[in-house]
Amino acid sequence: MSGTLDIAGTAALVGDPARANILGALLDGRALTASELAYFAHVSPQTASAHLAKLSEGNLITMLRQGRNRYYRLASPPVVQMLEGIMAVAVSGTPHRRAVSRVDAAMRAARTCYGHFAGRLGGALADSLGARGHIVLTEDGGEVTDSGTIFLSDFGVDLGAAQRRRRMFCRPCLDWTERRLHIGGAVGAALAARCFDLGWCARTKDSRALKI
Amino acid sequence: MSGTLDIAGTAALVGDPARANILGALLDGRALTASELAYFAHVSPQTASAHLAKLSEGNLITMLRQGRNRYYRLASPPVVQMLEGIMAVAVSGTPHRRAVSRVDAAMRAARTCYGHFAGRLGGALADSLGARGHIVLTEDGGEVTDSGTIFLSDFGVDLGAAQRRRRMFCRPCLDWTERRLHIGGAVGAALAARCFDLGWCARTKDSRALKI
DNA sequence: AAAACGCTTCGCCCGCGAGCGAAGCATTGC
DNA sequence: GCAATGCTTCGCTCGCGGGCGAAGCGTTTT
Repeated sequence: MSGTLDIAGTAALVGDPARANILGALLDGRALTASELAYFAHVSPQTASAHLAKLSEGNLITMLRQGRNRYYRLASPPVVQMLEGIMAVAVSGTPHRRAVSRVDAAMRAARTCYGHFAGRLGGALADSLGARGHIVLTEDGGEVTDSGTIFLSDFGVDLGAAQRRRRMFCRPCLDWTERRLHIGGAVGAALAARCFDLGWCARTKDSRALKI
Repeated sequence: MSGTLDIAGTAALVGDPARANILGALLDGRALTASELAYFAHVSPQTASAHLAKLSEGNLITMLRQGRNRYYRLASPPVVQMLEGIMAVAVSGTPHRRAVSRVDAAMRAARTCYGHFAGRLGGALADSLGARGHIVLTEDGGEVTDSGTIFLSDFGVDLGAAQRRRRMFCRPCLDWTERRLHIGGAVGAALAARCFDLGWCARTKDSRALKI
């Protein structure tokens, strides 16, 4: 009201368990559907819908329609910062000194995408595969081309399980720190898993090695 | 519970209007009494007491008894960061682009003490006056010595209005960015007002000029 | 066209928690 | 000693808001 900043209102949006779960699920930058978020929040779809409406109203998240689904994602970097700030305080509650920094660091690391590569590596990887025509990545969705399917299969990535539905198993993911898209969804996760199997882990320059 | 960080719980602590007012009042780093905070929050003392208990329980604020008063202050820098993060989001709600950064900057400036000098200037000022024996500033409270009263009066600071009660009108203030005490309370405010009247405003080195 | 699906809106119930009056402890002052 | 002050605890009321069932709307599929 009266242009005055509503601290309590904004905080209250995060102050509900269901909404906190939703925001936590979105914290890695991915866009998730209303149903997925309902699952994360452990509430019914209609309840989740109400929460999502409030979060949208409060400009914490944005929505984009795509087919009969509606994808939600965090609205802006400041929102991520805010959530991190809250988490930093929430985690430093009871534990004694030492544990604080450790967990805090772990949480910050977790902010980058959980199952798939992010940051510089993720960006370079996406650019590399995109340049070779193996994947097509846009703001609204991603797709694996036929050549990409072959390439990934040869590389040892198991695409079978998640490939039942052609769309949506490859999703673009905008990393807030890098401000660029990288590969998310099932493909990204499978790709990352394969890389871990090969023992490549999170080296800085491993994107180069992928070109083999 | 179970060591899991309780994002919703922490956010909910800030999500109540009364508690948000309390935290906002403490945001400049000062320590305020329960009654003062009740006034800020526009609630009765017993209601404020309940809120303060919850905020303490959540490790957002700390309390120190002093006489029959109890002073509350924000518990740690992360709490300040969190509140700033929330404010940054709360302020960027409706306004269009341009207004955001302006208001945001203003709020960050306001984080330092409202009525009196803070930051480098405040620290230097406090050190200077303390070295001359004009004030005595400790963690628990401040006091203006007789020589300080004379000095400030000569300087043109009006101490009459706020001097009815000897104690508490001079209060130390720990600035989070500087991590050092500076002059707060009525004396600090009056001093700052006098400096503004003289047109000295917020120059970096004005503490030197005060030695005249 | 009809059915399936995803999501939202409507209506209602119900429990949590903020709020205050009154009373209970501390500490300070005369 | 008694009174005053500052804050907390207790007991209670009550309104807000989260929760889900049922129904409605738009899109996709066959």
